[in-house]
Amino acid sequence: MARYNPKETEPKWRKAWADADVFRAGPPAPGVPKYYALEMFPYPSGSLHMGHVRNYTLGDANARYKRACGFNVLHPMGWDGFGLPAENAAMERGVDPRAWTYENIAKMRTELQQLGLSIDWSREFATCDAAYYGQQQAWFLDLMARGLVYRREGVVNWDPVDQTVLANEQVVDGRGWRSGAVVEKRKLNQWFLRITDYADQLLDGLKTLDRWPEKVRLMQENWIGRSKGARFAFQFAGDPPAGFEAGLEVYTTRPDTLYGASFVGIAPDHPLAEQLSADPKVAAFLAECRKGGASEAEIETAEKIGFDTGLTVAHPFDPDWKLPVWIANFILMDYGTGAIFGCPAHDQRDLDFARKYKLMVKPVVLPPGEDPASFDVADEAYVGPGTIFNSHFLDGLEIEPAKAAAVAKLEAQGQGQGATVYRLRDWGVARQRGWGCPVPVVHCDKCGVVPVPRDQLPVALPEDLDFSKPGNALTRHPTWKHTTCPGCGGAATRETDTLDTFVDSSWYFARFTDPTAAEPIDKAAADYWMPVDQYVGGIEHAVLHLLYARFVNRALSDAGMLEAKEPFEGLFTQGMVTHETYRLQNGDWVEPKELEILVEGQTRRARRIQDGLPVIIGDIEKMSKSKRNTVAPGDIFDVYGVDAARLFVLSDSPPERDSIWSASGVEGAWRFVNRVWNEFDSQPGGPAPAASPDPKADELRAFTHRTVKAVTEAVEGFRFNSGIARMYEFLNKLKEFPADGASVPVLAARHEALSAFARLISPFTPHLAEEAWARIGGTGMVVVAPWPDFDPALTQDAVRILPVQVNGKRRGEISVAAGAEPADVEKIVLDDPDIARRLEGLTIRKVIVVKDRIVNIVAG
RNA sequence: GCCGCCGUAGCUCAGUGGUAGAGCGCAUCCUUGGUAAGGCUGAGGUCGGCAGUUCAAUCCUGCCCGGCGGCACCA
Repeated sequence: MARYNPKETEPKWRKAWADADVFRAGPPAPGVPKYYALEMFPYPSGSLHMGHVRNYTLGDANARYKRACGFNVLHPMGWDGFGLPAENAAMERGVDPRAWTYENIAKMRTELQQLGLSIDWSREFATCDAAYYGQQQAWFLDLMARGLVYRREGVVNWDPVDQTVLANEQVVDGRGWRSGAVVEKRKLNQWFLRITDYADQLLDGLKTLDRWPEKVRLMQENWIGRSKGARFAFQFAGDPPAGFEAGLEVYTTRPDTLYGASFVGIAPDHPLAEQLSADPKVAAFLAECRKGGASEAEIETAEKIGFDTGLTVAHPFDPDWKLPVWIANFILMDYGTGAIFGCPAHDQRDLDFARKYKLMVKPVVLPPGEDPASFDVADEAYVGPGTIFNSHFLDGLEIEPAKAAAVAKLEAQGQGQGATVYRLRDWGVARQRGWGCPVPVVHCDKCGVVPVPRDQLPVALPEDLDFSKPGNALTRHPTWKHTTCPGCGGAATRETDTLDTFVDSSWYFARFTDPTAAEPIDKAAADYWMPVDQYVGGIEHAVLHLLYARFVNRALSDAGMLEAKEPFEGLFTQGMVTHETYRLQNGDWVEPKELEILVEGQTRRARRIQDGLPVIIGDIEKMSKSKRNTVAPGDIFDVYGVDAARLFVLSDSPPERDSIWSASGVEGAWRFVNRVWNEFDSQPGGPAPAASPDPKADELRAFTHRTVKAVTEAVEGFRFNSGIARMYEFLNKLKEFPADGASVPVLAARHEALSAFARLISPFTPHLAEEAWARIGGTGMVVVAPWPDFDPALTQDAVRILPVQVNGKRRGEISVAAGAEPADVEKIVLDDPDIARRLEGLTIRKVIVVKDRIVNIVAG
């Protein structure tokens, strides 16, 4: 018996697949359903990590399964080629970002191909290919013509380390998502995509995404943050400040609490506050507000401070009632109107503020069961349900009707109207970087901002950019930006900002449907393949990439480029790959491959191989270079083969959860690979023996069909670990029916079992599956073999063993024919001597028989 | 604070209103021309806690405890 040798078989089968071109997506064919399987394409960092292995193996298992089920599968791969790491490498090592990126792509392509993925490589592209980003520029200009692109000065998030602007979605806890630097606020001329125009669609569209994780939908819902309320203006008592003749406009979600108002507040960067800053005291207060730090994290934790401007406004429902106008640091300029009315009794922030500055606190919502004469608010605002009181015409109404009544009155008075406000902001897409897709416009003194005509696209990056210094290499290139105006023919300057790389990844899935189309998207191809049936990637993109892509897809769809509104019909977010961490006593991190684990009974110790120093075994954390707890996929492939690695990443945990990489785990997978091979290897060659009835063979057949059913259901539900657990059980069962000395019927049943088994393991361990399939004389390659069927009748045993309970406790068992009628079963049970003994001295009250499952006798 | 997920063998996880399972680890034994291995057998579980529904709850319901994640001056 020869041991299974993946080093020989794996390259052999990969070559066979490539030679037969089996993964090329087919043209539309009548009666053949399409299936678009996609994993989030990688950034070409230079080497594959275990996260990639998990991501692409998950997607591949699904794609291979769907192909076996008869779908015309599109499963492409490409590269998210632009981005800062290339510039950083350029700065640190003096290499060219383009060369660095394409070399990385070449290296990673080899590694991905080694993984045995069922990819249609003929469709590969990188977003940094001019052919790709030129098409991106084309649709960008289309969206500009449709009013979805604009430029304005605005306060932006500035990453001082990466020297670029970040979108709101890219600021995490006040820090840049890549650099980790504390983000500053800066005023800059910025390009925006009008994602807020699509806020309602993006929100409502979530309801149709029933194959997305609930969690991601919830996160997007929270991020978009739609709130309904009212926008209205307070009239100034006395002379209004210049520019505020129409009053001071505020936004509220609680117009029902207007009679509880005790002040009006504006943000420190509100235009009115800026106007008042001529007063040194106001200026000093505004300076105080900014002092707390520019980072969002600091703003959020700052203490509430305020300044009474001395201005007063009239209450909209009572002109004689004057409210003071305060500047307060907790009010955000970029939400609503940057001004609010404060109702301390029913808003915690307003209450904190009112207590500090001794402002009135008047409850206007009475909780159920409370006495209006005695109800008061201490340090906790009341935000629950109740009845409005102390509120004149609103008295006695519940909250929702009161909101409607208050809005109606504001509208009748011409002071305001109901309004919907979003937390979502427009998407700032310009980056001050040289290694990105240029914004395809020129600036002309005479004509202003002029789009580059379509026939002059792509606006390509120059070959000779200087990346030796920080900042934007495009602005300091000697000649690139100088051009002529397409409008007047005069001298003009190119825009040197480039697009956020999230723009690049917001439509690549549509480009894959025809990567060489003369237009950004070939509509016929996109309408055949889109939407993506199953998208697989990390949860970290829940509100970044996945929201941008939904927006861009909708915008392109509205521009007539494709029909599908939502790009990803099914989404699966896989967990991270984690590993134990190891440190020396001096705190230095140690890599897993540098140490050996010593097992003594139930305890584990570790020591460094090179010098025997004791190593402390630490927590299990996400694999990262900084903690040195990574395992290089290539090292694993070399020792155990690709299939064992694929099997382990799929078997260990439910795919959506974090999985723990461990040496013993992959060894277990490797042993499974060998045990599988041994079963195939021990089966006699030649044609399948003729099947004939035999109890032993029937038992195996039943188990085979049950396993096919269970694995099919597991794969359908993306519960690969569960499916693999069933295959482990199946293999254990198969060993009860050794080929050596087996009867002909059992050999036939074994052949059926192995034939099904080769196809069941094919999505997970595709190389082993081919070798096994060939060993038992399967037709063609298993990669194109149909998924095995199961016979429902065979998945059930003819004889059932039913546990017999007495008062809910198991007291014995009986054998009956499957499907035996309850009345008959009851008779058999009561005639059973063992059971009868258990019932001695008891009166039978009731006998419950659940068909084919259990018998329970209630007695006392 | 709000929302969500999770808690089953030493570890990582399946599972089901009705007999508690797998891999790894552990123990015993066998094999020693599959050998930096293979195999047999076994131990190990108040299914996080309490209560409720039920003939029967690890599973359903409620409350509590513990862990993880997301959001959070968004008016």
